[in-house]
Amino acid sequence: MAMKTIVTLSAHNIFFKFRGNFTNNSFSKTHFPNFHSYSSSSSNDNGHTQSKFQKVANLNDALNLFDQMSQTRPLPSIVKFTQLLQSLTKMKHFSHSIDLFKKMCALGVPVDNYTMNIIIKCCCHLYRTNEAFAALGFCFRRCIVPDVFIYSALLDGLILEDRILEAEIFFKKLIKQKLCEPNVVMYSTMIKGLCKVGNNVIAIQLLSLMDVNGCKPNVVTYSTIIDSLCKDKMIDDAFKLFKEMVFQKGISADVITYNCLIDGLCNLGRWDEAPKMLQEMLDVGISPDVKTFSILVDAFCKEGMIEEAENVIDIMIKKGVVPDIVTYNSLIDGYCLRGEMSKAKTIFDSMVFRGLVPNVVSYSTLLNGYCKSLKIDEAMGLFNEITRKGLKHDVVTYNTMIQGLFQVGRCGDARKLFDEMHGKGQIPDQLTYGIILEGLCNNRQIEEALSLFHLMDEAMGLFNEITRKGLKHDVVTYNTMIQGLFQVGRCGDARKLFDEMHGKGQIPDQLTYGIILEGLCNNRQIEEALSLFHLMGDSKLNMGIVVYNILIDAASKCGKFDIAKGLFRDLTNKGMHPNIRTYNVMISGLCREGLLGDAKRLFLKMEESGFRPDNVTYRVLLQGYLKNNQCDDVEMLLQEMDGRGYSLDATTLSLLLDQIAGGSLNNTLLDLMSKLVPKELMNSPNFSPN
DNA sequence: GTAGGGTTAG
Repeated sequence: MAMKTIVTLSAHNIFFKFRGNFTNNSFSKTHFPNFHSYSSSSSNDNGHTQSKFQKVANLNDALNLFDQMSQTRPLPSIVKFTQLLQSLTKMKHFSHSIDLFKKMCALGVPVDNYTMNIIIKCCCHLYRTNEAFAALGFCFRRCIVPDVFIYSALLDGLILEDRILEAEIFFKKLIKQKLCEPNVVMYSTMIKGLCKVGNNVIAIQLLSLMDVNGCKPNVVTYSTIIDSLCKDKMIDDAFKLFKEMVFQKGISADVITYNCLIDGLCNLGRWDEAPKMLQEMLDVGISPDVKTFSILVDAFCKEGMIEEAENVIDIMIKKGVVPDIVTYNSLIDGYCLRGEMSKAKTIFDSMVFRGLVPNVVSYSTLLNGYCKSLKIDEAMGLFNEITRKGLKHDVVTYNTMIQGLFQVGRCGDARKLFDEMHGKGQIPDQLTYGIILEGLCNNRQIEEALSLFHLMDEAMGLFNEITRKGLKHDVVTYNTMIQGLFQVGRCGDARKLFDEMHGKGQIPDQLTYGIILEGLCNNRQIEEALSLFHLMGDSKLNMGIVVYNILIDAASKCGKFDIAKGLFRDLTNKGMHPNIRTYNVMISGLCREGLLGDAKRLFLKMEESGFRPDNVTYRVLLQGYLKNNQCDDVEMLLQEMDGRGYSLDATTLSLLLDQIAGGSLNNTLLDLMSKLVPKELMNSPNFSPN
């Protein structure tokens, strides 16, 4: 029933064109005129075809070969044609593959299961799964009995289009009607689909069902679920399954399994365990690949631990694994995150010497770095370089550049780029609108922002009609707009929009709640924020550490440090754990109150609790000491910062210079300080230490 | 001559 529905859904598709007589259509007519020019050498051509086939390396070769083959008589075998389609498909020229298939049909080449499997795969990868199902009809009409390869490809197509429910129905139908015996690949594909929608429980149930049905799962089946569990931060369950696979089922893990687990550990910040897994791999004789190392490099970079990342790169090179673009892109991003733009640029430039050509991702990463550190001229230069290098701007590079322009107040230029996007065929996405709204709001162009916000409704209405995939206001755009209104002090309007969300079916999330609390706090309505907080009681919304961080910060900033302290105690009582931000906010509060001893104790305690103080922690504590004219620990803190590869910001640096000028600090510290100041800061026009 | 699992940018 379900399959029938799917097949009949696709009334307009390529396969209906082939009903009836295949040789008597326009394709064959356009092809045969060339026939005579080749026919005299057809016996040579066969040999030539054979040898040339090995060398099909690009689209043109393949198309030329097809022309030759189709003009050879007798026609080469279906195997030769299918191999050609296969090589095109491997090069991801899916639509060309389909084109050639049509021509083959027109020529009367007797296609078989192998051919159909490839064509179905092509349709699916073009997100045209309905046409793939039409191809199934084509099989039936031509008496090609679909096999487990074909059915698996179709199942994969549905999953690729996120049509998981249909995939499940299709899968069950295949079994119930005994249309084919599912094998380990088909089960694994179905499991992948279930995992894709976060249905790990059912995926695991299907895994045990396989055994019952006499189909042994393999490393792919297990790794699919292990990866999904890792992505859902259920790493302990992932390890449980991993152990079941290795020790109970005797299935060896491979490099992909380990990569999934290492990635999972990194995403949970369990740094100490990730390298242990790397060691374990080596111990059991599995060679880590570029991806293994890239995962580690990326994870370290995201945490600002560049030294560790560089270390990993050294190790991988020693092991004979060559870092690729992905590896270096992560490293570039790492330096960008630390604001060390000259280092980021050096890495970017060095890629060429390593035989790697920066791709659009490399550019957008560096571009983002320049934008975030407000070096807009460098950013603009890089943005223009992208097209000069023959690369194409995508939504990401536009979004990044637009955001950068807004950040330095160049709203007109941002707007111009936004208009340019359309002309260049880059359709703005949800994020583009978010960036523009935020940009307008931050630049106090609130009327513009509001009118754009309402305009989006119309624009998106149209968009929806055309694509059915379109845009609509989601929690993100609401959140952005609410935040914007708060930023210009329009708390009432923010509130109104918040109420409107519910009516439009957009459920406020923890972020919305955080924005509202923060908005109220910033607008000196901390009492309101606290009463909203108390009103929520033990609601899930109050169970986020972010909420506490906002309130603690706000309370201490407006002199209600006792409330801040109370909240800090309260969160542990509720079974929540402070994060690094909580510690930073508390330390900052203690310093503000002049309680430097307590600040220092908390600073030491956080490290004991497993929280490595970050750049912010050091800067906050230093500022506390300096503002209170207590300089005893300053040198030690600076030494530690140096050891950890941290850097000073403009505010802290000028406080330090003030103390040196006033004689409270020795000017021998200048050496150490200069090591801690990013070059960018030294050259920055915004920084003028008086 | 056919199919399945993992990494990267806003």
